[in-house]
Amino acid sequence: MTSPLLANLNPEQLAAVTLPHRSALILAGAGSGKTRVLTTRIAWLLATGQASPLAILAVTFTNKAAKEMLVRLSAMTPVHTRGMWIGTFHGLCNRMLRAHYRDAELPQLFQIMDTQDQLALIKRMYKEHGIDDERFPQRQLQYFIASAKEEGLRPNQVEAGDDIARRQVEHYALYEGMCQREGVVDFAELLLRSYELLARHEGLREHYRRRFSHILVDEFQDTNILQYKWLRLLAGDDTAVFAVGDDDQSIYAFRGANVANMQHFERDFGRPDRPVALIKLEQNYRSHGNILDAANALIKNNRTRLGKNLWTSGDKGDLVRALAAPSDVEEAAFIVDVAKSLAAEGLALSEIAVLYRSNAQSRLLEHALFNAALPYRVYGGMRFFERAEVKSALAYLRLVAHPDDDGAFLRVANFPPRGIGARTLENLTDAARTQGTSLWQAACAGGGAGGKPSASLRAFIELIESMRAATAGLPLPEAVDHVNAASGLIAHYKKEKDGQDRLDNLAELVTAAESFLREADLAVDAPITTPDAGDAPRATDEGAADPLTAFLAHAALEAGETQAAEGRPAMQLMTVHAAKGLEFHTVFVTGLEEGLFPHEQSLNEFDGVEEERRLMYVAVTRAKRRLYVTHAQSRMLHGQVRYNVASRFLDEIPASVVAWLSPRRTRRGAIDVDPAEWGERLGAITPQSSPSVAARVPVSGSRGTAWRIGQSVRHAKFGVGIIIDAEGRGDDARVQVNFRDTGVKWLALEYAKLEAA
DNA sequence: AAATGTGGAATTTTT
DNA sequence: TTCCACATTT
Repeated sequence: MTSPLLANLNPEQLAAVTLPHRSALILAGAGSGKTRVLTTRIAWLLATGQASPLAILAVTFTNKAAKEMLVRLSAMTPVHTRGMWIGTFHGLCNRMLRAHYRDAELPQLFQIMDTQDQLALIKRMYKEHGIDDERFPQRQLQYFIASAKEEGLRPNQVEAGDDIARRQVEHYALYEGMCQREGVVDFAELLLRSYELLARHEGLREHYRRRFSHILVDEFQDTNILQYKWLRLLAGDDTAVFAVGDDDQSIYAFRGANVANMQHFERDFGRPDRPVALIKLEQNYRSHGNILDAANALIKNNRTRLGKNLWTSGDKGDLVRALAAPSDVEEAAFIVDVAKSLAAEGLALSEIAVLYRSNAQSRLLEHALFNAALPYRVYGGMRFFERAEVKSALAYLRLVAHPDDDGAFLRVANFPPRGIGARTLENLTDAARTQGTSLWQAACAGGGAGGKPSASLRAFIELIESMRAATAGLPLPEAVDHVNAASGLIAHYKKEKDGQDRLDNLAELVTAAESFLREADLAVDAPITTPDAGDAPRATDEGAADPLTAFLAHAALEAGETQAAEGRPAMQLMTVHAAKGLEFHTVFVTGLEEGLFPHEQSLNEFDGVEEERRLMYVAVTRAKRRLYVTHAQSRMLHGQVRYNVASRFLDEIPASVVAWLSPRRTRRGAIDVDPAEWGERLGAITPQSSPSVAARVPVSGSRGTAWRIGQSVRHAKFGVGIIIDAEGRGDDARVQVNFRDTGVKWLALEYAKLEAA
C-alpha cells in the first residue's frame, strides 16, 4: 500500500482512512487531523474503486466546512466532485426536496425562510390571531417550534404538559398552516420534510439507500435528534456510516445538539456481522505540550465523557500565561501591550486571537485596539444576506419567483414608500384571510375589504408583473440589477445621506449573483438520473430547476461573510463558539470570571457547567504556541460595575503549566494589588519573560481590617468570595460579599472572621 | 411617515 | 451600557 494518499498518516488515521466496509465512529480530538482523515477517507474510497462519486454522501454543519472538504478533495484526487452529495444537512435536504417536491407536498418553487423571516411570520400570525405576546413571547414560540422540529415532532406529536405548552402547540399548528399556505419552509422544516419524505416513500428511501454506500458525517457531536434519525433512515443495511466527532467539543446543546448520539451510534449503526469500529485520534498536531496538558487537565473535570487524552510528539513549549487584572480596562490594555510586542517580533497579527464568552465583551477590547491603532477584525454580527437592503431586494425577487410569499409581499409592498399605508395592508390582510388566499391574490382580486381597489396597490402589482416580464429571459445577475433599479431601492438609498453603504451592498448583490452562477456552473454536470427514482435535473448546486430560485435558496442557506475580509492583516476577535475549528499562534482567553465564563445562566442548566467547561476546552485548544488566560477583578457589565471571582476553570489548569504574570495569592480569586501600582508592575512584565516569571511577586499583607471593594476574601463557612460593597465603620462595619458557592451575603466585620484569600 | 421617547432585557449560533 | 420593540409626537 504505497499510495501517496496515505503518506504521513499516523497509525490511527491510517486505520480510519482504510477501514473496511462498515460503520465507524471516529473520536477525533482537537487538532488531530479530523478533516484530513475525512477527506482522505473519501479519496481513498474513490481511488480504490470501492465507491463511485455518486455513492458518497458527506454531510457537514457549515457551508465553510463543506467547501473546505470539496477543495481538499479535489486537490487529492482528479475526481469530479460535482455530482457528489457533499454539503450541509440543510443544503442536502433542500436538494432532495427540490428533486421530489411533489412527494414532499411542497410547491415547486418553495422558498426558504431564515430566522428573521420566520420571526416576521410569527409576528404576522400573532397579529392576525390576536395572540398575546406578553404571555407568549414570539422568540419563545420560535424556539419552541425549532426545538419540536429538531426532535422530529409535528404539533400533534408534541406532548404538552401544561396550559402554556398546549397553547404553544396550537400556535405551532397555526404556524405550520401559514407556512404551507405561503409555500415557505424554515430551516428545521427542510430537515423534517426530508425525513418524512424518506419515511413515507419506501421506493425513494430504497433508492437513496442503494445509491449511498458511504455516508460520512463531520462534527457528529453536533447532530440533533432529527439529524440522527435522518441518517438512520438514509443508511441502509449496506451503508457504511463514517461519523467523526469529539464529545469534548460539544458546545451546541443549547441549539439541540445531542451528544448522546455518539453513545447510541454503536448500538444503532452496528450489524451483528459488522460491528461499529471505534477509533480514537489523540495525537495532536497543533499545540505545544503545556497547552495540551492544560486542556487535558481541564476537561478531566467533566464526568460524562467518552474519554480521550491529547498528546503531542512536539515540545512542551511555553507555559500558559495567566493574568489577573484589576479591571476590564487593564485587561484590554494588557492585551494591547502583548499584541504590540508580538507584532514587533514579527508575528502576523492574524495569528493572534482574542476570545471571549459573550459578544458584549468585544466593545472594550475594540476600543483599546482601536486607540492603539492595532488592526482587528470582529467576527459575528450582521451577515451579508441578512442586511435590510439586501433582504428587501431579495424580497422583490421572491415575489417575482413566488408571489404567494406574504412575507416578501409585506416587506416591500410599501418599501420604498409608495403610498400603500398600514390601512390598505390591513384591509388586504383581512380580505386574504376571509378568502383564504395570499395577499398577492387578494390584491389582484381587487384589494381591500371595502372593495375599493387602491390605485397604489394596483401600481405595485403592475410593478412586480413588469419585473417578472422584464427579467424573464435575463441572466440572473442582470435580473438582480434590473430589480435593484426598478424597485426604486437604488433611488431610495441615493436620497438617504448615509445610503452609500447600502448602495454598495445592492451592487454587491449583483456580484454575488455572478459568482453564484459561476460556482454553480462548476458544480453541475449532467443531470443525475437513475432508472427508478431519478433526481430532478439541476440547474445549480442548490438543486432548484431555475437559477433564481436556486439563488434565493443560496441566500437563505448561506448568509455570507460577516464583513468583507480586509486587505491588511488583523487581530481576530470572536466568541469562543465562533473560534471552534480555528487555530492561532497566540490566543487570549479573556473574562475568565465566575458568572461570565462559566456564564451565570449556564449554572441553572442541566449539564450547563460541563458544557461551559467544554467551551473552555475548545478555547484552550485553539492555541498553537502561546496561550494567555485572563480575568478582571471588576468589570463593567450592563452599565454596572461588577466584581467577579476568578473562574473555576483557572483553578483547573495545573499550576505546573501556568506562569502568573500578576501577583497572585495561593488560592482562586483576585489579586490584592493597588491599581496605581499596576502599570509599573505590568511594565516589568514582557510577554517574552521566561516562564519562571510565575507567581512570585509577594503581596503586601492584608492589614486585618483594611478591606476594599473588589478584594477576595475567605470565610470559614461560606468559602471564597469577593467584597462587592461595604458600609458603616468601626464596630458597625459590614461588607457585602459575593461568595462563589453560597451567593451574596452581608457580614458584620466584628463577628465574621474574614481572611484575605 | 419619519422622528423622538420610554421601558425592559441582556449567553453562546448555523442553517 | 446598548439594543430593541413599541408608543407617541411632529
